[in-house]
Amino acid sequence: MVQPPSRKRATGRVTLADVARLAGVSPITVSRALRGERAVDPALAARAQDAARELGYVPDLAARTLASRHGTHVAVLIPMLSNALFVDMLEALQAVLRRAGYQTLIGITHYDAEEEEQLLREQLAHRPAGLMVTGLDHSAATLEMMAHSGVPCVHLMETSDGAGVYSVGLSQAEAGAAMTRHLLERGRRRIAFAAAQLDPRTLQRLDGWRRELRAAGLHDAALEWCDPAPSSLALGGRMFEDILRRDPAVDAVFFCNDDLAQGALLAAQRLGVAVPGRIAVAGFNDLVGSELMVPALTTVRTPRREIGEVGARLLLQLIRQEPPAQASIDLGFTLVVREST
Amino acid sequence: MVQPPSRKRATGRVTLADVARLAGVSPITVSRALRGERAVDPALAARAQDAARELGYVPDLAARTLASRHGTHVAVLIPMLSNALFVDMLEALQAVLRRAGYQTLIGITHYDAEEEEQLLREQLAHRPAGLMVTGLDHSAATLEMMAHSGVPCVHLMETSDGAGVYSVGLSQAEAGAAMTRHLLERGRRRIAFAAAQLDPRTLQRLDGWRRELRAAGLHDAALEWCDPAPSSLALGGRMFEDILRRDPAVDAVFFCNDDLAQGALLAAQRLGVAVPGRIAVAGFNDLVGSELMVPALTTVRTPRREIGEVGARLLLQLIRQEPPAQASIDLGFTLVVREST
DNA sequence: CTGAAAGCGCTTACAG
DNA sequence: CTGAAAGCGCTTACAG
Repeated sequence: MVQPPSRKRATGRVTLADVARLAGVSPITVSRALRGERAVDPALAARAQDAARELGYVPDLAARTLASRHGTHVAVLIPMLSNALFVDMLEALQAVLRRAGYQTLIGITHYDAEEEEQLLREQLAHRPAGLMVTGLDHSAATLEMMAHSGVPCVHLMETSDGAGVYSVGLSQAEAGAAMTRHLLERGRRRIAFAAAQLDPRTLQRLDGWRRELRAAGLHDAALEWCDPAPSSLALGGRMFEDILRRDPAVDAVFFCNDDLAQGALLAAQRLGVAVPGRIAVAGFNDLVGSELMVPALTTVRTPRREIGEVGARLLLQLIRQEPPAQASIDLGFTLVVREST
Repeated sequence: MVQPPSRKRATGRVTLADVARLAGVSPITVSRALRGERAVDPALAARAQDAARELGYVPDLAARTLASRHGTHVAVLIPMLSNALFVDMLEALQAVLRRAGYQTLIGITHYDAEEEEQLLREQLAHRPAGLMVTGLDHSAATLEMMAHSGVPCVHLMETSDGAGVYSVGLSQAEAGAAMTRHLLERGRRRIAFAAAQLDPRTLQRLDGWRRELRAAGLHDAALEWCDPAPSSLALGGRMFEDILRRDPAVDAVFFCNDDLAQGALLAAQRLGVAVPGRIAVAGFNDLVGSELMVPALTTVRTPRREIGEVGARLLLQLIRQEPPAQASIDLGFTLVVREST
């Protein structure tokens, strides 16, 4: 499969010039015909296309990028692939971009600002046509690179009010508040907030929870269970046990992500703790499996597929230099009440 | 954020020539110093590096790719991102490639041969330095493109015996057989095989199961529950219910993937079916959560992180034209017996 | 609607 | 160890 390094310069590839020769037109006409750019005489275009097909011509994207000064791909930066949330968003955005002829270059930041910075630098070196990043919170260097590059950028998952920043997402704080109100309405009085990872969006949910509990006069700092470790089923189970043991008066736990909440439900089952009888459990994001848990998990459904789609469409507009109707698009959320609260 | 289209040709980018001018050396010397290629006088190299840093120089990868005739990235083709198996493999392989200076271009085939073909075509147009694909089963056109491109390629997840095909994986049939033997040893007599997606690896597991049941004189075609729909928790629950209702004599179900088995466990709980008392449930892959289920799921652990790592290292060898010790690497599997069987 | 010229920013291959 | 020349394969900008 591995070829010996060729001694000569030529690559043996079929080039635009080869196609042009066979079609009997100039290379630039072939280029235009193949890209569907400008008006090309239909007869010539057909000849160019036939010749390209006959020779199995594949355009060299590196050459195209160099000549046109922008790639045919979009760089996307997300924190993790092991969170179904981002996978869903990614698949949706990729489908939209693909239909528009753009490929997707994925970078995983692992929630690390320095890694994000380095990834962005690498991705910018590829001259992407557009950029999609997760959230609004970035290091000064990252922000500077994004601005300096002149590459259009869409921020995903959150909503912004700053000028010149394009974003598609939802108000994480509002969503956190809505779940807290639901728990309050169910008569819960001592509602813990259990969080992992502690990324900006998690902290915004925490803010929403705080606001509602304070308004109800029920806030207590001891109710905040924040662990910077990555979110996981196992961690959720451990946090749940901890809370039960160290603060038995807690009658509800609002987990910042469904994987934690699912882990808690599994732990409850193993420990024989009645949910929601003894204690209510709520999650966030409505990840796969939450509706199948026993009891089925109450959660907040976040529209990540739509965020991906709408975000990709917004980016496409920016790439085409069409002014978008609005810079920040709030796609909202849905409270999904099931059996666990 | 969006820049107006510049009228002039120059991009305003800092180029190698700018760095060379500042450093007082030729561009080619800067190029060599920055890439660490060949011996460059340490003093000159330092000047070049300082100048590059001062100007914030970012090499144009499109130009580099065009000039050197191969990119600094590896194209990876996987079926799905919503299967944790592939995400784990991807993260592992990406970490290895990244350290070696290669970026990863991910393509999702959705288990569709035509989509795979088109993705490969697009990816090859980017001139990747290497290629990683899932499994050994590909359309004739895909195989032809891979061979014709001359790009080194590693096949993941399965083991091959064909010459010239590099692969890292495990024997899916052996693993399927091992789980079946375990169930037999536990005294189960009517062991169903429940599968979704029906991709090549699933069918190889099915073969292993068949072989063992036939050897035991216990095979029955009615025990094969194959559904081409995508694998999911919900589908696993439905299949489990179906099997219980339509073939009550079944005393064990071997699911081809853990998500199906987890769904079955959840359904069992909801239905009040005792596992493993009334019926045993086994899975495959040891996905996240399987050890936390109630009862904890018996499964086969597949070394997907190692597959990603070893696969990436093998590809790196091929890219550097070092002859690998062996073309096909079998990383094996582990039977993980827990509570559900 | 079509094309000749120039150039995108880098690296290869060669000579010294 | 260093560099001038040529070229990678395409598209832009201009002229017709």
